[in-house]
Amino acid sequence: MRISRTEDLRLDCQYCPVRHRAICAASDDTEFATLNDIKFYKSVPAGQAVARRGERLNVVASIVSGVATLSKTTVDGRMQITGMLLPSDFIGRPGRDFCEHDISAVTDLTLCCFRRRPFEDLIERAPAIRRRLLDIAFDELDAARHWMLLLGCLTAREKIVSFLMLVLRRSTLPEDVDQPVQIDLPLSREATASYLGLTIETVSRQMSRLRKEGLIELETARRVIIPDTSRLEAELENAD
Amino acid sequence: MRISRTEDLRLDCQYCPVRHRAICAASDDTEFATLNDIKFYKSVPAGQAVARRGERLNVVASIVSGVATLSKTTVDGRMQITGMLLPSDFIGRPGRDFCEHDISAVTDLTLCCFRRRPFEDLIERAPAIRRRLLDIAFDELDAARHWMLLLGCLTAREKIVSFLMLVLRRSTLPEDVDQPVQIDLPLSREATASYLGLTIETVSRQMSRLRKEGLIELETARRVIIPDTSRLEAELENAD
DNA sequence: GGATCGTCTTGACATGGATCAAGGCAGCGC
DNA sequence: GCGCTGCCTTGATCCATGTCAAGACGATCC
Repeated sequence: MRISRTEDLRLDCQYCPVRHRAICAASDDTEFATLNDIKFYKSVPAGQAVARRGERLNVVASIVSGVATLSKTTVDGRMQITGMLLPSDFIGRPGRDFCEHDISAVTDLTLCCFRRRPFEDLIERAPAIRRRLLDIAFDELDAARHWMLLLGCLTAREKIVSFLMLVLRRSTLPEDVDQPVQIDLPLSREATASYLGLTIETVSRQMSRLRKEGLIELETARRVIIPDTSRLEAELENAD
Repeated sequence: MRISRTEDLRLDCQYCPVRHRAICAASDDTEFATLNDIKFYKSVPAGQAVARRGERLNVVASIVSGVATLSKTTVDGRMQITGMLLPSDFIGRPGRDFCEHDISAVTDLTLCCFRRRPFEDLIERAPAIRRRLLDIAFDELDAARHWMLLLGCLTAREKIVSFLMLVLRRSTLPEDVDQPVQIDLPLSREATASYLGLTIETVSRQMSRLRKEGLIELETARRVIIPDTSRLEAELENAD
């Protein structure tokens, strides 16, 4: 990741949209002030790599806005997306100076970055940040293992429904639970396929099938309306 | 996990076989003495559950000897093993009082346990243990994501070879690299299948096929001889 | 409007791995 | 030894999903 401080919009953390969910969430005033002080923003345009596997990575960051993916690729080109990163998610690993994954910006991305060394020093002194980091790591671990269940055991249909429910959960939910909900899929069919361990054609077919069965409506390929959330969720009664 | 201190074999940590790899690995003398002081051992016989998903879990532990699995099961009985735990591996999650997985003893197990609360207090005061814990969490996360690549992209054959190589890496290796190596598979065919997202029959067939091709020999179903490690590894040239 | 390009959908067909079924083998108790 | 039990292997068949191919749709540019 080539971090330049060119765009030095030093937005105050106080107004940050991920203030209460990101690595800084549990910080007290002092820690928070320090973070505010050493952070810098970085924009990455859609489609561009944030970092590549094996590359040096001397920052850690929170996603402020946009969507990114973590992925691994075999030498003959098969790709697995191992994580979908949404606002408030954390990127990078303290204590490790190279990158284990390809990290790609799916949409335009705003990152809240910290140079790794100062951040590593900080977590020694800042118990709330440190605890939050440990919690994030274990949460990610649980999520990754849960995804292993999906990849290893679920049918294509169940995978698609799980994905829709995941996007639903992480969307800003409207007031009324029993109203039709509209969600925008953050990933293309290709990325979705890779995330779910399927092919693009299977994703497309299963989406069409859910549409024909009235479980979803497709306003466009990427915009899904779920007329009845509970009915869709019921599709997972055997899985999960 | 029902922890009783009945068997109070307070083996000194100094002689512990996982002393230099487990959570205690990087501790200085003071931290180490504290760990030694609050630890207690627990045996779990093969086949028994260490903890069940959703259950309260008020200890964390290191595996001293034996093999355990982490797994998740769908309501209709499909199971995915999400982790194979070998000596020095860590069990439990500080800051979380219930268990996210089924944890099962595959063989007789010796655990080095710490009650969770005192351990949580300790990591606030003991920087080396805390750093080691964070490192363990991130290592597990990398491993889990790597396994996602296996589950999502690899063929049955590649999965089996990956598994064999994994066991090989974690075995106590003999001196000479180019000699035939003998490994004992820690998991039954059934558990292996679940770990790899396959069926027991497919595992069996692929093992037989590797045998027929001379890549492995099967002394028994669970004891594998690898005549030429590099030739087996070459099977993964496209994967991984 | 028409051409172009990327993304998505759909259809026809192929196949890897699942499923179903039978039997082998090793350990153990009697 | 003999029968039982659990685990593993092998064969026959099936099917969910992959592969290959064609075309639809929508955005963008002229």
